[in-house]
Amino acid sequence: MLSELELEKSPLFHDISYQDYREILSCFQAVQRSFRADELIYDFSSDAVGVVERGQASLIRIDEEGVATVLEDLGVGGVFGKTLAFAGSTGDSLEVVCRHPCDVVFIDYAHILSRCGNACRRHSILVQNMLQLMADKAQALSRRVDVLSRRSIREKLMCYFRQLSQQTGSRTFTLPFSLSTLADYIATDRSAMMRELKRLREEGSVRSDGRQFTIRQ
Amino acid sequence: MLSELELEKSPLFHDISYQDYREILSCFQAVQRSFRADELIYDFSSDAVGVVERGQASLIRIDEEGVATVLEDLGVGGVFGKTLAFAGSTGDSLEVVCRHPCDVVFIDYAHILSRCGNACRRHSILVQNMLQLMADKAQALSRRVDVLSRRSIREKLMCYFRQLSQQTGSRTFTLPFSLSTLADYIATDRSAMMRELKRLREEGSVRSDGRQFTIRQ
DNA sequence: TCCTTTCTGTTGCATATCCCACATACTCAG
DNA sequence: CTGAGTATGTGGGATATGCAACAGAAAGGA
Repeated sequence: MLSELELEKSPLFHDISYQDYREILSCFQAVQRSFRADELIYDFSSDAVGVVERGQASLIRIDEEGVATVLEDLGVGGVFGKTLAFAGSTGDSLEVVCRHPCDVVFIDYAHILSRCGNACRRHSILVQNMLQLMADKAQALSRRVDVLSRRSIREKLMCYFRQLSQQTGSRTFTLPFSLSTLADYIATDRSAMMRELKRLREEGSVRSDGRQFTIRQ
Repeated sequence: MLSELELEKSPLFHDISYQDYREILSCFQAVQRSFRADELIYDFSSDAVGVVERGQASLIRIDEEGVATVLEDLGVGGVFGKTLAFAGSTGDSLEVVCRHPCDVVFIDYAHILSRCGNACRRHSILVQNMLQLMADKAQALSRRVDVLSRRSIREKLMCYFRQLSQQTGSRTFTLPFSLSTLADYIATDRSAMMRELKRLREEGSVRSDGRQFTIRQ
């Protein structure tokens, strides 16, 4: 259960009073839980939708050989759930794991979609907040597709850098994760990416110091 | 304007009476238009959200050199809009073009999100339908990311095939587009993909006849 | 503090992938 | 039917990418 202060910052319960918030939790049979780093948050076995209210988590895929790949980075406002991601198209399994200590709200997907008999105002606002979160998610996924659909490592990197640059509104920005994870994110070999990064630096397309990058132009 | 019969099949106006539908169109200042093949549907200059009610369209990216890439395939129920896709992260432009004759509804995004003063029931249902469509979209994008995040052409192909197989519930299925477009979809060179396809056929992993494929196992 | 683990940076080598080029088959409009 | 345009199928040669392996730097826990 969130405190009144935390509620203010909640993306899912935005614009909802503390009293309504508590009633929603019971009406929707919503569950709120906290997690520590590396804990398993969700294994795609239930129909619940999860929303990250605080902290950071990652959606990862584990293939038959046990190799893990980061599919999504879930920050505050990140949503996940069986109905939102591919229903395990292959033999490999999906997991949401905690990176930094998390608060997560779980709501049964059917409850959100089914029209509430008492047509409560709360329901309507919650659905709208949910819609906003879904729109954000679709946007994030679209950006990812944009990057991944590039043909070379160089193009993928530059595409991603330009996205970050645009998001921060500055030619200088900081990666949200490590370089190793970046290689995962753009789905390439880490060493090959490092090589390409060096070339980009040498020819002056980017400057970098640790995780801080500056792109030219 | 849809006929009563067409309305039944509409994903956005699902469960909405014909009278409500007409009132919504005016209340939300929604616009409905029809398009012929190859016509430009949307150029991402307005804040409207579009929903494909009938026909088929494609979201394409055109880079600086004028090379077009299919980013998304929009069938019935497909949603698109500036607020849903990357806001032109790079210098290249985005377009939604008509493939097969289309009916499209445009609604201003702000109208959907802003809480209607009269708190009409219509509004609430529309938002819920929109939420469903957004969930579908996120799922489609997730599938695409799943494919694109594979490291080799072979893996991308098999991943995509397994998805189709699972969607149709059969080991035999038909590609929704041409092999050339498939190469685009999985973001690889067409000739390289053909070569890999040949190998997969030779070793018996897949059988194919035209656009119809059957995967083993 | 030390110790363990992860991240960063780099290289040689094998090869999967890209790019170009060509030939045939197919589709559709006139 | 005929031609234009597009899709399919194949191959050779160049190279970008993946893989394995290593070492130092940085981070985090005991």
